[in-house]
Amino acid sequence: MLIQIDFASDLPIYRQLRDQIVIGLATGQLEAGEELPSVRRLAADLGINLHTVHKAYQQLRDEGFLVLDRRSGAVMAKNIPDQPEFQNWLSRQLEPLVAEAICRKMSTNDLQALVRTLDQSMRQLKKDGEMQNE
Amino acid sequence: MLIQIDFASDLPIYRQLRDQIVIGLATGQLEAGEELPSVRRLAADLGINLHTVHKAYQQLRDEGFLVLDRRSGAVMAKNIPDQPEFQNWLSRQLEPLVAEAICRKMSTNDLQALVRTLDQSMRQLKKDGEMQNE
DNA sequence: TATCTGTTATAATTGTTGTATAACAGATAG
DNA sequence: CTATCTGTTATACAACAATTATAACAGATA
Repeated sequence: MLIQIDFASDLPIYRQLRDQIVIGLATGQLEAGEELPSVRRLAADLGINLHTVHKAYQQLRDEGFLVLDRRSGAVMAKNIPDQPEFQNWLSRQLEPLVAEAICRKMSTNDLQALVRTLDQSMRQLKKDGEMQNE
Repeated sequence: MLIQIDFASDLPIYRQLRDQIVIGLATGQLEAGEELPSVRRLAADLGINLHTVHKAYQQLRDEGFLVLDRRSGAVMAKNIPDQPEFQNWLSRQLEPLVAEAICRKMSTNDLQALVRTLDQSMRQLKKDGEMQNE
């Protein structure tokens, strides 16, 4: 899976890494149980420090997406644990974005369509990937 | 309008301020053309530094939400300028959130419902506020 | 004149981010 | 056994962002 770091972004590197891995999982570019490169390997490939990769891996582990094992390395979780607060957390994240959309006179339909398009395109990519594995 | 700062949040103070003002505008707690407290006044009320308020006001001005005038102070913009890149920007903001929702097995319907609820409740609040002014 | 407005400058502090170097414990391949 | 790989921890340092503090300025206003 291709990972691209934007060193001019306002988002920290470890956050870009974390986000892209989550997106990779949602789109089927990464599968449950799949091995990730070691912190040193990925750091070398991306030209960054191993601690930066480690920080991203730690966050993904704390979020339940990644299992870290001293022997086998980093493996995408097979069962992502339920986080009962997730919908509330997501709601808080979305609130300022939806508010800004309203302020900028975006219609309810356009907003819904935008979310639907994102959601559907990711789910379709995942589906396609699973098709290929059969 | 009530503003609450969480000093333990991972979000910077000026960002919380900015977000709450945008939410206030979307929900009708703030109206176009309404005056905001001066940087010193608001800073004193919230127990923070005037520069922190100034930074939030500056960002809101850069985003087109606020008009700053040396004499009249800070006034919510009457006409928020179009930002042609807004939908693309919003899409990039939403991408990792939608991805995480998919990873956490949230259904398309639940995600749509969550966004719709946020959108509708804000629009309803704004409508109610406008009703009262007639 | 005194007081209010946003704005600018400067400095100090604190926390975050990223890098560098080094080491450790455990697993594994030769 | 040795060499090499894994995540993990520790320490130090540099760069930057966020926040505070103090002070001053220009312009408007009561």
